[in-house]
Amino acid sequence: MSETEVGPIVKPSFFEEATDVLARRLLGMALVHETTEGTTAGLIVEVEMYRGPHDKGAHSYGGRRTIRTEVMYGPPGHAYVYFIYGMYYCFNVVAGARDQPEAILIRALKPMTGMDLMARRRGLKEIPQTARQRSRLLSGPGRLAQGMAITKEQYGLPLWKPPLYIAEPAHSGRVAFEVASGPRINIGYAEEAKDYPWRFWIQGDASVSVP
DNA sequence: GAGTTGATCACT
DNA sequence: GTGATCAACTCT
Repeated sequence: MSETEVGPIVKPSFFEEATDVLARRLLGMALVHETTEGTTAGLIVEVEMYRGPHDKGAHSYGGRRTIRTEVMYGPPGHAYVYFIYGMYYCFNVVAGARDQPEAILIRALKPMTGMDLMARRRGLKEIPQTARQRSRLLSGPGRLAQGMAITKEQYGLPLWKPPLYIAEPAHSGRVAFEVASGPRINIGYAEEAKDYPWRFWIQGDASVSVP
C-alpha cells in the first residue's frame, strides 16, 4: 500500500485507554488487512463498546469465560472475532486491562483501499460505481468482516502490526467530524443494558450502518 | 421473515 | 457425551 493512503500504525499503548475513550478514539482511524490476495483498508465510522462482567449485552457478562471469549480477558489491542447467525463473522478490538473482559465491535468502515477485492469478497458482480454503492460496501459488522477477509483465522492477532492493524489515516483523510451516540443494535435480550448509549458513530457519514 | 452453523448450556 | 437453543447479521 502506498504511504499516501494511510499514516503510521498505532503503538500498543494506543489501546491502553478506558474503553469509552478508546471507542471514540477508534473513529476516524484506518483498519488495514494485508493478505496474499492484496491489501484492503477502510476508515472506522461506527463502533459499539461491550463492557465486561456487568454489561448484560456482552459475551463476557457475568464473567463468562470460554474458548470464544478468552482473548477478551487478555491485554487490549488484540482481535476478538466471533461467528454469528451461521454465516457471518464480527470483528472486535479487545479493550480494558488484563482480566477486564471488554471489547469494541467495529460496525462499519468507509472503504479506502482495495475496492475491487472487497467487492469480489462480498460477492458483487462488479465494482460499485456510485458513491452510494461504495458507501454500503463495508456498512455493517458482517459486511465489514467479509469485505476485509476477517475470520476466526484472525482471532487473537495483535492490531499494532501487519497483517491486520489500526493506523492513522492519511493526511488527506484527516478531517474534523462530530461523534454521535445512541443505543447498541440487536441486543434486545440485554434488559436495562440495551438502552445504554454505547454505540458511537461519525455524524452524517454515509457508511454508518444505522444512521 | 428466513437462512445456517457453531458456541454454549442444561441435562444424562 | 448428547441434544436443544439461539445468536453483537444480512438480504429479500
